[in-house]
Amino acid sequence: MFRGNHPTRVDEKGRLKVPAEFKRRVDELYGPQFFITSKDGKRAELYPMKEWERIEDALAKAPSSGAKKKFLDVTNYYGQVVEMDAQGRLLLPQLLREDATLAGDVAVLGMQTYLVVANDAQHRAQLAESPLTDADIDALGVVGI
Amino acid sequence: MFRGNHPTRVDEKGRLKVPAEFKRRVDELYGPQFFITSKDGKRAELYPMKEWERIEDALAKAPSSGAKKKFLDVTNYYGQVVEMDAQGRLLLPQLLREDATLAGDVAVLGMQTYLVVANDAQHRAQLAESPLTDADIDALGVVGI
DNA sequence: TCTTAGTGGAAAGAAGTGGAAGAAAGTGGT
DNA sequence: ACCACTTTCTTCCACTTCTTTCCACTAAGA
Repeated sequence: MFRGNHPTRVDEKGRLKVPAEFKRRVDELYGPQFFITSKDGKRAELYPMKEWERIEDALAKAPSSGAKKKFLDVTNYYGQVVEMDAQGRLLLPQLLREDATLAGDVAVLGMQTYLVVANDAQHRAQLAESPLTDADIDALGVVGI
Repeated sequence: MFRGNHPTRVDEKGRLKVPAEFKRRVDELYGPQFFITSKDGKRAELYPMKEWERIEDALAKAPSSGAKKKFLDVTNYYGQVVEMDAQGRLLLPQLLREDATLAGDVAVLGMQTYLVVANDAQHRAQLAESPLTDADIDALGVVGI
C-alpha cells in the first residue's frame, strides 16, 4: 500500500526520482516495471505492472461501452511501459511531461495500489477548485472519519 | 501484447518507422508481414498477419449479415498486405495515408493484438472532445483506478 | 564518521533517417 | 511482337542523433 506525499524532482532528462519510501515498497512487492499513464493528461499515474495487468483483466471482462473505449483511448495515448533504473529513476513519457507540466519539483502521492505524480502548484489549485465536501464523505459510508 | 503510445514519424515516401519497442515484440512473436487496414478511414490499423488470419477465420464461421458485408467492404477497401523492411519501416497504403492524414508526426498505440496509427493532432482533438469523466470511471466498476 | 539518498553527466550502444543503387514495371516505337 | 527507354518502386547501406546505462560525486541524516 502506497501512502502519503513524498515530494521529489524530475531532472532535465525527464527522469523522476522515486522517493526511497516508495522504492522500498516497490522492490518488496513488485518488480521494476511500471505502466505510466494518465486519465486526463494533467497528472501522471504510475502503476506497478502487476497492478495494471489486474486492471486490464478486469476491463477485458467488462462489457463494451463508451466509457471503456474512452478509457482505453486515453490511457493508451499517454501510456508507456517504463523500467526503473538502478538508481531508482523512471523516465517519464515525453507527452505526459509536456501536458502535465512535470519538471523540477513535483508531488508523488501514494494512492494505495498506484502512485500519482503532479505538478505541486497545479495540484493545490485543483484541491481548491473541487474540495472534499461533507456529502462526499457521507457517500463513502466509512465509519470513523 | 502491445501497450501504450510510441510516437514516431511517417517520411515523405510514406514509410512508417515502427517504434523499437513494438518492433521487438513483432520480431519475437510474429513475422514481418502485416495486414494494414482501417475500419473508418480515420486511422490505420496494423495487424500482424497471424492475428488478421485469426480474425478472418472467425469471420468465415460467422453467418452472413449486413455487418459482415460492411466489415469486409471497408477493411478490404483500405487493406493491403505489407512487409516490414530491414530497418523496421512499413510502407503505408496511399489511400489510407490520404484519408487518415498520416504524414509527419503520428501516434502508434498498442491495442493488445494490433497497432493503431493516428495523426497526433487529430487524436488529441478527439480526446479533448470526449474526455473521460469521473462518471465514466465509476461506470467501469473496476477497483484500484 | 559512516551510511543511505539524491544528482549529474560521460560513454557506449541503439534507434532513426536520408538517400543512392539496383530491380521491376510500364510505355512507346519500329 | 520484340526491343529499348523511361520511370517508379524497393532494398539496402551509411550516417547522425538520441537514448540508455553506469559510474562517481554531493548532500543529508544517523
